[in-house]
Amino acid sequence: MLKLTKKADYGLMALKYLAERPETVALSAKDIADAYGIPAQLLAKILQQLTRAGLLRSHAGMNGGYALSREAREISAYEVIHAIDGPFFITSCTKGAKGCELTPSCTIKEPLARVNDTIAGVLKSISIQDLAEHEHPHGRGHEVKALVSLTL
Amino acid sequence: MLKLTKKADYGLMALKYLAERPETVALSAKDIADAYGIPAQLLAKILQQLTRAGLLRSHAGMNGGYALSREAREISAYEVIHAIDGPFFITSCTKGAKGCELTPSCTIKEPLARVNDTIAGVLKSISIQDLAEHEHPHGRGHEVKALVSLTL
DNA sequence: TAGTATACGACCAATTATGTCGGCGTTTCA
DNA sequence: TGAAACGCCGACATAATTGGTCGTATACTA
Ligand code: FES
Ligand code: FES
Repeated sequence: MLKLTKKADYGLMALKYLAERPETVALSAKDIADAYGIPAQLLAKILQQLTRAGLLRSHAGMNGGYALSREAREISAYEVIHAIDGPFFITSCTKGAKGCELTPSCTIKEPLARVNDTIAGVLKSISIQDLAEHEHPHGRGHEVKALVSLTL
Repeated sequence: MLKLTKKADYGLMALKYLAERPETVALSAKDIADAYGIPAQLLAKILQQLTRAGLLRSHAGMNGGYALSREAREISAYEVIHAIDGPFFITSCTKGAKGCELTPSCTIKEPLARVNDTIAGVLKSISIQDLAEHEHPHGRGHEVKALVSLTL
């Protein structure tokens, strides 16, 4: 519940890995998978999704692989999660399109939609760069602040 | 992903329903389930969990049922979700206790733990009362503001 | 003591998440 | 020019989680 899927986790890990190595031209799915000990084929599929979403650039052939398509600073955690797991709604019903069967009775989704937006906002304010930077063990380095206001 | 379970949803709906009827002494699981068209037995189990967690008071026998054990204002959405789905961690690994197998390789969970706390904070700042109040269709009524700061 | 309710655990069913396989297209380089 | 290293894609198979049901025991009321 309210938990990132492993896929999203893997995706974030991979992007972070790439962000930490800006000098390299490209890294293969296998390289990254090995670095973290996660299933290579699964990661490959995830990276493909991220490529389709435009977050990565891919290159086939020998010495091919994946590279960030933009600055790490310009890629938000939200985009990654969205690309992998699709749009997320904290409520069970999507509320979009046709809504769920309970729509008339369930009066709770409206306020929760605000919560949903708030969380999305938090995720949007975090970039891959933020994740990568946090490497320096005792650094007080860039202290990124995200301020979110929730108005019910 | 990143979605409330139906159980949590049902739980919130039920508490909201109770909060909207402060005058009633108690409502049975069936009453509430019927009001929303959700499985009565399932809701019963949920209400039992909430009772164990101390959010509700229960009373068996005729005219028995459940009632809020505190002011709606004093019950947060976080407590409800926590009582039903257990502690939540946005990261796949719990990080507590023994952590997951990936611990040494996965360097992403630490920053995400902050995000986790932020979201928990948002949820904690929302009370059942807030959900119930939001009923008045065009009211600009109580505008509850929750300010959350995220520092990576 | 009949009737209405909660309490709780075992169990099954549905859904979703995770991971695998096989075949195909591309690029590099010897 | 062809083998190796790679990405691309869809169809599985499996595992884990959720959602929901049943049966029975217990508690309270009238
Ligand atoms: S869960 Fe669909 S309307 Fe509330
Ligand atoms: S998922 Fe467990 S350490 Fe990252």
